[in-house]
Amino acid sequence: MQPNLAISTVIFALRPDENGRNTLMIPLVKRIREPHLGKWALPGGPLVGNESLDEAAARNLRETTGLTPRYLEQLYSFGAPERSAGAAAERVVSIVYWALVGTDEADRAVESENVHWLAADCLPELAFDHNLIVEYALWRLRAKLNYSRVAHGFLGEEFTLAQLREVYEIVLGRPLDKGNFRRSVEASGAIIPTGRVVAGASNRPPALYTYDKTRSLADRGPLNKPSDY
Amino acid sequence: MQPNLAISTVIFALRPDENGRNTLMIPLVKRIREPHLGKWALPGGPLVGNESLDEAAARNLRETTGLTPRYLEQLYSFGAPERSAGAAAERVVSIVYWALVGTDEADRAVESENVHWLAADCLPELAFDHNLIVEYALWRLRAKLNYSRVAHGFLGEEFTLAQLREVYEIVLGRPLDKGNFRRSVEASGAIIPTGRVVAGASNRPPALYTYDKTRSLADRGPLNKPSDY
DNA sequence: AAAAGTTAGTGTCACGGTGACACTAAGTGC
DNA sequence: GCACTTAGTGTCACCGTGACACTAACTTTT
Repeated sequence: MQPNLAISTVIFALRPDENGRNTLMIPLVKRIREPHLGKWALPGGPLVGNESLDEAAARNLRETTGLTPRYLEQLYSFGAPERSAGAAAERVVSIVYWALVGTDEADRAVESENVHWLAADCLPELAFDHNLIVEYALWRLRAKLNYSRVAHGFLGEEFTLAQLREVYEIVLGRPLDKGNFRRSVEASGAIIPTGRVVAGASNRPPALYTYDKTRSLADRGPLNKPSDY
Repeated sequence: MQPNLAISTVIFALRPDENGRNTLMIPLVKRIREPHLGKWALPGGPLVGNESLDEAAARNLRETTGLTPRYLEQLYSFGAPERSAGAAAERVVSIVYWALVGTDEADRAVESENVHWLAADCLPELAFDHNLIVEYALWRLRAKLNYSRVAHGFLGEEFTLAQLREVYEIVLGRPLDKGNFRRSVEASGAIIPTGRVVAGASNRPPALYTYDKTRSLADRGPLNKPSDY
């Protein structure tokens, strides 16, 4: 008997928490049936139709949360038979993706009784093995932040270096030196000054940058596709 | 309609080629049915039963090639609908693993008309999208060599630094400085001198080492398991 | 209008990892 | 004892990076 195939996605965005501080958050859906009824779970659904895994993940993400990701990458496939934790339960293999959405986009997400953003670093007990999955996605995100440009997935078209640095500080959970951060980002060639500045604040106006769209957000070797920008 | 689920594995080993030079090789099986009849393909099979994905990969590897891997890790899941390249063909989603086996173990592998070792860097056209899969596995292997200890998966219990360096040189495809290699490997603490040496050659006898078995071959974050040693 | 405050952006120094390369050590074979 | 071969050590220059002090530009306050 073949196991069932599902696709789920760990979606990250930076959003203000109840104190107004930007926090790394994940949208979760409340389970409305057994098993694990009432617990929070990753958005997902069965794999059907004739689309690629990437397309299926993007579609499912749109349908369950209304979001369009700025970055989307396959994370891992989970298939331990005890996942469903019911003796008679049928086995499910989940192909899990992870995604980044900008703060602006995250605000457009459907939020209801059954869809809610929760802080990534203090989640309750989730359904199935979804705590482990989120932990792994977090690990991967933090690792990738250091050797790729995925941080831009959190930001809009134009951003200041302070905003980019804030992304790194929140995700990594530690402060970064202003000067050193600027140096390394500029050296990597990941950003392009737009020539414009943010005026109005009571300090020197910061310059605005864009990321280089001709380069992929992450080097995935042979799996790199033009859609990965 | 749910797609079919299969597990395949890219298996790497260092083996002497026709000229006696150690080469990075992959065991492939010849397809005995359509589609892609007659082409070489990665060893694999359907996912059945009640085992975890890791267990299924290990079992399948054993059944198709007779090999027991020293390292085994999930690579990626492939599910493009055009993979099977037949209009009426049913869709297959493959969860692909990659594995390392020692040269000694590789010699014990079943080799027949339909199972053959081929050099990883000059493969013919394989079945399905297996060329892409092998390319990606190679990319991952090379990347992991630089920030983990997976190289030990190619070697036996005891090895000299020259043997370890040879693994790196063959996989990366470029010569490495003897002294610098020793320095970095020793600094990483990955190896432990056994106190023994290889005598008999007409030169200074090289010291033998083992790798530290208390540490995992690769840091996989939350996915690290005791079985990863 | 000058001073204070705030954040943007620059400059400098020390240290650790690494590539290049020359050297010494310890065996065998002639 | 000398040549040869591979093992293993030592040294130097360079570069990326953390720590930290500085200057720049703007608003607000006095």
